[in-house]
Amino acid sequence: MSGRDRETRERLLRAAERLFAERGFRRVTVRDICRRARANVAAVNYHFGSKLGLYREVLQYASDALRATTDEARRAGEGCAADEQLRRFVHVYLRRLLAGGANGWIHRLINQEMADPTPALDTLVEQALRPRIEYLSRVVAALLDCPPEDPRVRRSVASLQAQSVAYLPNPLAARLGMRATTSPAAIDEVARHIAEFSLAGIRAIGALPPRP
Amino acid sequence: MSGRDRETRERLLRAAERLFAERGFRRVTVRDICRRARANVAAVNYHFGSKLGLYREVLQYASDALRATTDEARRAGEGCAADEQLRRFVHVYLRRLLAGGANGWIHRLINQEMADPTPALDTLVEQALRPRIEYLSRVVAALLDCPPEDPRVRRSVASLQAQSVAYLPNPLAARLGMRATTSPAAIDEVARHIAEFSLAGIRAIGALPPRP
DNA sequence: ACAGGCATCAAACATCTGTTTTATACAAGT
DNA sequence: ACTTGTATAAAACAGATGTTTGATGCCTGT
Repeated sequence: MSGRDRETRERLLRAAERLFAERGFRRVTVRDICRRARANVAAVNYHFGSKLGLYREVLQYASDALRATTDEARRAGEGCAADEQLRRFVHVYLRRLLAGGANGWIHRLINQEMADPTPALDTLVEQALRPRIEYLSRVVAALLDCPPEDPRVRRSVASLQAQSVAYLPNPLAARLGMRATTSPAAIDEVARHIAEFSLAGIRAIGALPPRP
Repeated sequence: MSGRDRETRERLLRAAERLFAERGFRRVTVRDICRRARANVAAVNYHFGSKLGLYREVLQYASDALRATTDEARRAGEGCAADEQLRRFVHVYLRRLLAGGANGWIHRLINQEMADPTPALDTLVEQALRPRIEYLSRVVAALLDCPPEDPRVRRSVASLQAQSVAYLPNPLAARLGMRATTSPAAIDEVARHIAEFSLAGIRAIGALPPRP
């Protein structure tokens, strides 16, 4: 295997990461990727078998990164009380979610896959999403002092997750005149909002009478 | 104009509503619509000029319905305190959002348009989404006792909106083993969760020191 | 030096999709 | 009865898109 082949293979991966993260699997064409990677149209099929093969490889990388994010967030909260664990989880997650740097594409890609799934969703769910949700459920269950299977836990985790992804730049927010959250200071503020908002929410849910 | 033409026009609209709401504009083909409506492939272009023309007509109807939902929610809270206004807003919205009846497609369609916009997004934003957000902002601003332009208001409204749409049936939730929220009792419970969770969150945000 | 394997490329292919065309059938008005 | 306008139908068209093909050139091992 020569050096040149690896090169265009890498170029294809770099181009695919950005494009898939921006527009999702369906709205990116093989020709888009090859144009950006300065490669021939046949290159994708040669190196990855198919467009989906290339996508799977890119998504696998992102899935591993999401797992790493979860693990980092978990470590950041080790030994803390549950409310502090939640704060740090949100903080770590949002910093990675909204970061514009070299790894900024990773969580955008995962969000695209969740919004408009491909056959590759299942492995993503099992490898990265489910562990993440299970950890979050344990933290919330500790706050509510109830088993993780309690419907109030499920709903609170849903509230948490939904709030986080709402801050990804999207056309609707742009149309409503909101500017993207990218600076570290703004990200910290949003993380604080979500954490404190949700902590208070969870406590209120825990104090609620079971059924009015 | 004979009676028969109006008939297939209506059939096309009925078919388009369901399909667009299920899969969004891009993932529905003209042939899908015509097959379901038992009409010829050329029927869409004949009656509506183009696929986008048909979509615009369907979306306009949905946009009007969303406005009506906002107005109903507003009326439901008239004369109440701000926290009760928020509770009723969430309740009315979720009942319409998750209702499986003949109008169940409406809010699903709007969600599709927000997730994957078409050229028709702008009118939807101006006619239905902006009034809705402005009302919600006023309610939240009253709770926080601050002007509606305060960033804490914007973020709280985002939290509220994000939580609500999270309960639409989606492939990810299905993959995670959550069953859809469709029964009136379950909808009421979710609405209560979102309202109480968010009210506590908003109060906590209001009590927070401006910058730590 | 040469033969084999491999990456690259231009072109073509097959399919899908929105749209247009052309012809036909039917209803209404004169 | 004849003309006219309109809805429907089958077919074709044009462009996009994922994939395949066959040729070409380059590197490597012998």
